[in-house]
Amino acid sequence: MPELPEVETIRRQLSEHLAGRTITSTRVLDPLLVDPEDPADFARRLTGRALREIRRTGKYLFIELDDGEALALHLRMTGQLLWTPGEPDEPTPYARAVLGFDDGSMVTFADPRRFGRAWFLPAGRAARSRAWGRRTGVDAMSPGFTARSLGASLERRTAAIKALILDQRIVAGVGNIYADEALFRARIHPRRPGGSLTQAEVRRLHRAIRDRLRMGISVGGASFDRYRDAHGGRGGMQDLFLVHRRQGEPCPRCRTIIEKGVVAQRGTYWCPRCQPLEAEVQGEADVEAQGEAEVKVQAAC
DNA sequence: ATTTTCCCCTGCCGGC
DNA sequence: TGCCGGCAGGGGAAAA
Repeated sequence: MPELPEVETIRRQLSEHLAGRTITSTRVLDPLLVDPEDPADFARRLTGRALREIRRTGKYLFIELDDGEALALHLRMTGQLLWTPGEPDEPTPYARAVLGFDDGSMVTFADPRRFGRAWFLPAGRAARSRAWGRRTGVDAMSPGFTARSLGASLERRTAAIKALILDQRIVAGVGNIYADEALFRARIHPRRPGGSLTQAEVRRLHRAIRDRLRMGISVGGASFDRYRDAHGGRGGMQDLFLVHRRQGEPCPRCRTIIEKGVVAQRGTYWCPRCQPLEAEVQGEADVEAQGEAEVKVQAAC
């Protein structure tokens, strides 16, 4: 469920509370959470350790420990990390693990679908990159993610552009929501072959990905369903969706009815007029007109 | 190497 | 009301 903006929101909140804290207790309630070790060993290695900082790459959180080791977390579809100043008033539904800290505060990993995972990472960059370098590419909000690097990754690829920007090795952090929203902003049909994008389209897409993710972060993520931040609060991005989950409604830019289909095995939403399947040769005048229309849409919101 | 399919889990919603 | 199929913001393994 949580994509880059949701994970970043949680990271910031947990950082506020946990910087410099020490883990005083570790309870693993669901052994499936811990991969690949046994829960008792996992708990033993964490308990008593001081936290340095909490980092994020793509949708992974890395809680750095005092000696260079780290706790890695991935929330997958329905995972939540809930911070409470003390013991929760009532048992947290679907709790899978609970960390206690030296100030009495706690963090509960709750997750009804149980897809989320936690890993204890050994110290050392080599070990770290062995485990993660293959799977996760450049973070979408880092300076290393550029239009040029994106274009290089798309060259000669035949898969749908949406499948490619969902590939965490190409760009880390984009999920189903922000993929739809970014492709709409860039006026690119989600089924276009990645290698068919023009340079201008790649630049638009890069800019659109950054733009939508930044907006998602600024409003605390999208909470149309289960996502909650570390305080149990909701984000506001669901009210700013342009096409995602809006099939049958008018496109905010041209009023054509938004369509829904399946691309890359995921529910996908797009405007059939603004996002044509054929690469579009459009003049500067059209681009300007589009910019103005978007300004109006923003103002309406 | 790349692309596609299947699978992991549980909850929820709409249709019959 | 109750059952059933389909779908859900994730990603990894295996197959094509």
